[in-house]
Amino acid sequence: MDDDGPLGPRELRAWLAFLEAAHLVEHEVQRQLKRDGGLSHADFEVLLKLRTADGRRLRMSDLARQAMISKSRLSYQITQLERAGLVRRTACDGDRRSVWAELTGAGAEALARVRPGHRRVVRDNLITQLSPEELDTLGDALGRVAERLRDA
Amino acid sequence: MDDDGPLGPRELRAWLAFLEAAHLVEHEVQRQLKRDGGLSHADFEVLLKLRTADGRRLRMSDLARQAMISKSRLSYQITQLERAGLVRRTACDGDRRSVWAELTGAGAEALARVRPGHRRVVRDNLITQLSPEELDTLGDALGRVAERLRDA
DNA sequence: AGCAGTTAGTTCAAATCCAAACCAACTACA
DNA sequence: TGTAGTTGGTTTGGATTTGAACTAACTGCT
Repeated sequence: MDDDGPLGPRELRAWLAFLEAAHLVEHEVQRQLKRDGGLSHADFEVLLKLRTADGRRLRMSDLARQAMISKSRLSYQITQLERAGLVRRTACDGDRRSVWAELTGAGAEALARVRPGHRRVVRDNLITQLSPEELDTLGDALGRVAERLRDA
Repeated sequence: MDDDGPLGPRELRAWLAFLEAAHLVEHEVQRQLKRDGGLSHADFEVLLKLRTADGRRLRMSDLARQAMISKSRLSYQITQLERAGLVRRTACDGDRRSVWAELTGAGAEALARVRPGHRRVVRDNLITQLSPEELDTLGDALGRVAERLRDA
């Protein structure tokens, strides 16, 4: 199975399904977040990470790592979110290079406003389409795939 | 299972794994295509669709639909690919609004050059990480997810 | 023929994204 | 100290993406 030829039919089917599902689900998620709160998916992930972080704040580079986005992109994002009042930059004493990105009250509200719809999109388009067994298999299998790439 | 509250732990696990795996695999795919052939993933998909199309050509709007990209984006893409000599625009007699996007020889070559590496990325990062059962389950489950969204 | 409504594709301005260059602050170590 | 190397973040310029406006061509109907 580690040959170099084209993918077999089962392999191809799985790959195409994965690719297409990822694409289409992502599209739905984006649409809902934009519609209900004017947020990009990246914005949403950033706010989410901050909300569950200790003190509702993270240093820029940790945030970038967790949200899987580049430093320069995060810098831009945070500027936009700051402009919208959803996030605040704070100096980090102890390391004057570092900057805290901190969730504001308005940021938490924006998140709360958007979240029910977000859950609904995830549930309607993914979760409820899968049997409980499939759900677990998906979690196992893709969890491994993600973990391996994350650590690399 | 169709309630409105937060996702359960199994559901959350599956969703996060799906999201992260999609993100990371996409990243690897992009990296390889860029490195080996200077192509974006969207470029690659476009060339691929054309290669298997009848007469190695498709009308712009059909191509956009199949490759899951917007009309304006495709228009830009094709201009770039045309500039690189990989694709050619041709008038479509029978409907003077329509335009054929047609794969050139150079386009087919570019595709051939990039493809082994692409297969390798897909295999190494996804296929070989899954058991045969998981592979089929993934194909079934995500195939349904994709089909449903595609038809909507 | 003439007109309203669609459809195919492009173009435009504004928003976003990326990679590389950059600056400042830290660390290690001679 | 001092100085080389690393790390955290921003900036910059160019490429890409988006959505809305636009043009041209087709269709159906009267």
